[in-house]
Amino acid sequence: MNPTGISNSVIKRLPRYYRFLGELKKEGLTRISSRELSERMQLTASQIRQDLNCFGEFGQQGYGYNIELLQGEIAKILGLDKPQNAILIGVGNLGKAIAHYINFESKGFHLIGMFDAKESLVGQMVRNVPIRHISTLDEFCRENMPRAAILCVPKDASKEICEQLIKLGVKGFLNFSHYDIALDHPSVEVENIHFGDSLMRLSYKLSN
Amino acid sequence: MNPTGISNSVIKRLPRYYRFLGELKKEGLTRISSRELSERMQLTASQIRQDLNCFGEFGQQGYGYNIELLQGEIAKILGLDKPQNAILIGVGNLGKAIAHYINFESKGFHLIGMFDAKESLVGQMVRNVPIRHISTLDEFCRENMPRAAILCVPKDASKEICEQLIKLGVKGFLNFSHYDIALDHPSVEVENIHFGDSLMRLSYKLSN
DNA sequence: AGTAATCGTTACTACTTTTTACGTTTTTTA
DNA sequence: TAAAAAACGTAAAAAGTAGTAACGATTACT
Repeated sequence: MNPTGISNSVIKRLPRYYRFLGELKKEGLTRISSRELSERMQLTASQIRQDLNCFGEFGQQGYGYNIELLQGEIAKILGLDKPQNAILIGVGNLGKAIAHYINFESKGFHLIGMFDAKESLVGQMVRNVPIRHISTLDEFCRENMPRAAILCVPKDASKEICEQLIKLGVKGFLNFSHYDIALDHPSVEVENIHFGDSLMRLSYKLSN
Repeated sequence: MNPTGISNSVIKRLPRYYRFLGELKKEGLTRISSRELSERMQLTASQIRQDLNCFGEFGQQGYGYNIELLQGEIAKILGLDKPQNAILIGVGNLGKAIAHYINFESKGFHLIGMFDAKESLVGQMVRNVPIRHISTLDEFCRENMPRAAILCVPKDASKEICEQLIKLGVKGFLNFSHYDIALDHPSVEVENIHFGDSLMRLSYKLSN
């Protein structure tokens, strides 16, 4: 159980619920029972009911859940209805791909700036967001107060930049670097994505 | 506990041990005790000893662990010493960035081919690996027998391609799509990376 | 030779997650 | 309209997992 009183396993499942409900909506359905949803998602019906019950009463006895309404509630729970400003640090191959590939708007964030140390990148636009020089980070943050940062810089640079960002008020990181932000800064929210570790685990599973 | 008898929490920690040992080596150290390592990694010494003990006896009483040797053993456990052939499907922004960004060789894989449906990409080289047309996938796989696939295609396409690949002998996936491979194909090994879900969870944490 | 350090391993404790079960409400059907 | 079926919300039980502590055995150091 984490500070909010909701267990991490529940939180992990939330985006998946959100996605599945989106698909049901696309199929033109309007209502679904926990049992039907459980069959589609390969979970138990009671787990779904219990998960949702952490946040409120969104269903109706004898009827089930209204899909549109439930998805909206989950969107609210996830905070998708109130996008927060985010910046991306490190516009190399990965950073650029992330910026191109991910639709931040539909996932609770609004990308307002990208930063890199490489002069030649400065001024380029990615999805209408300009790349700025890392030396302008302080000024930019004081003016725009980004709440989250997507960290796509090499490990050596991450610790320093990370601390700078935290001082500037950044509260959350999507961390692609191998620097352990959460250990050094327990008050900050972090989601790690480590391709390398995932690959090694896959290698392990394929070797045993 | 999974089929191999080793708990997932242990497996999750292995790549991190591997990385930390690499750093210690870089620092010029040759030996370390579980207590010292535990301080660096912010775990308990007994957890480290217990984790390693799942795979063998790599330390020595009164001495500790030889860093080089231990890292080598973990590399073996992870299968990094025997790289497996892998292909990458979907060379859009993300796929291309992954190919550029990730050093597959040091993570247990050898990237032998990339595939896309877009004719204009065919023939391009990324890190000395050519992009081929998706229509040549069958032939290529029968000749080269890739063991793993990195799936960077949109959700709609993933189910079909995935089933094709499994028929062709692919045993493991690094899955960036939202298709639930593991549910439909329990015998296949999957590591999921869902940026969108990670972002939504970050949004949740920042909103509560 | 004695003391300190440190591993391997077992047993324990605590925690987390999931499932079951049931009362209540709503919908459907006869 | 009344009874039966469907389905939720929720509390309590069960199952499963993970982490910690403790200790004998071995090695290194003084």
